[in-house]
Amino acid sequence: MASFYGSFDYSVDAKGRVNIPAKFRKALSPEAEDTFIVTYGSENCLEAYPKDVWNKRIADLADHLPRTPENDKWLRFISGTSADSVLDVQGRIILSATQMKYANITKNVTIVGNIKGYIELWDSERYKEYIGATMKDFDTSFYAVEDQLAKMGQSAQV
Amino acid sequence: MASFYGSFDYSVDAKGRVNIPAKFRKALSPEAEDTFIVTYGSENCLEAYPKDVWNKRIADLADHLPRTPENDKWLRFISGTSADSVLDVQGRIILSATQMKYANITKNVTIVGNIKGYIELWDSERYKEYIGATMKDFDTSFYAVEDQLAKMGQSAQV
DNA sequence: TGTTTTTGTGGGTAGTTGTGGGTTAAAATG
DNA sequence: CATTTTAACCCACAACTACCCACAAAAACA
Repeated sequence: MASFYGSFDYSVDAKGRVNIPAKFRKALSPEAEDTFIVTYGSENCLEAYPKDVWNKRIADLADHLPRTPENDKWLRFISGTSADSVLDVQGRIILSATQMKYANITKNVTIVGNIKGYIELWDSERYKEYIGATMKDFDTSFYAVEDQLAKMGQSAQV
Repeated sequence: MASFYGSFDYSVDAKGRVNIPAKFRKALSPEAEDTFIVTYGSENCLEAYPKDVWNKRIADLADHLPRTPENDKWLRFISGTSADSVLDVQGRIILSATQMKYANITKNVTIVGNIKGYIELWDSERYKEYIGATMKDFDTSFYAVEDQLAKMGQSAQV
């Protein structure tokens, strides 16, 4: 699985097109077929999964997620709000008006790589604020995470 | 099995015809023979199964569902209220007056894809309310699902 | 530093998609 | 059997989208 690092700023044009960082495009596996599935993420950001990563995730959901009303509701929600988008020749994907509204995206988008193999799309202004706020608590969360890792035991430490 | 993603808005005309999203039509397998079986779904929505998916479902029901009075009742009900509809040249299916009444459909329909291989038909207004209500609990259920996946073990973690 | 290649952004156009209506064939009704 | 109603099929058109090309800015290279 490919990991994505870093954050990059782009603009959305009138047609809802957003460029995907060349670095990320190069990291895509052939099985991704130049396709991303865009879905709602936490903190009102959008998540975009390479197709292969998404399929694996779906398979896990189908196999392991117990059938409860809550989980069914969740699946229905995700199905209805996600959209697959193929990269155009220039390496862009398309965001729907609904998705842009959800993430408060108007003009500028910050694309953030995630170690777990997907990328996040934020309204640039919102991301700046978010990362600024997170920065303040950095030392606290840093040791909090290290502490959890230590408790997990050996294999968790890289 | 093909998964369907996203939601799309259409209108029903005087003859009860509803367009099926081109995206979904393209995702149909040849075995579906351009036919959908429309049946009652939960939350007063309608479900439409591609013929091949429906047949598989029926086979599973026949094979695995125990014969109890309740199940018989259910099967009888489903048999009687379902209807198959073939796509016309423009890619539309027909809804009966009864079906439209069940789902409170009058003019505008939202067609919602489902990962499990079928699609849902909602009255647009009702869907908007439903999805709005679900949205409120989004972050909560987001982490609830991730939590379950993590606990399920290894393969669930991308 | 000058030159070439890659990357990000914008816009035009042809083909596809969604919507409506008309016409003919089949079924239901009296 | 005649008449009315219903449903299937076909065609037409407006709106939209995917695809294409163009160009400027940035990066890589010599």
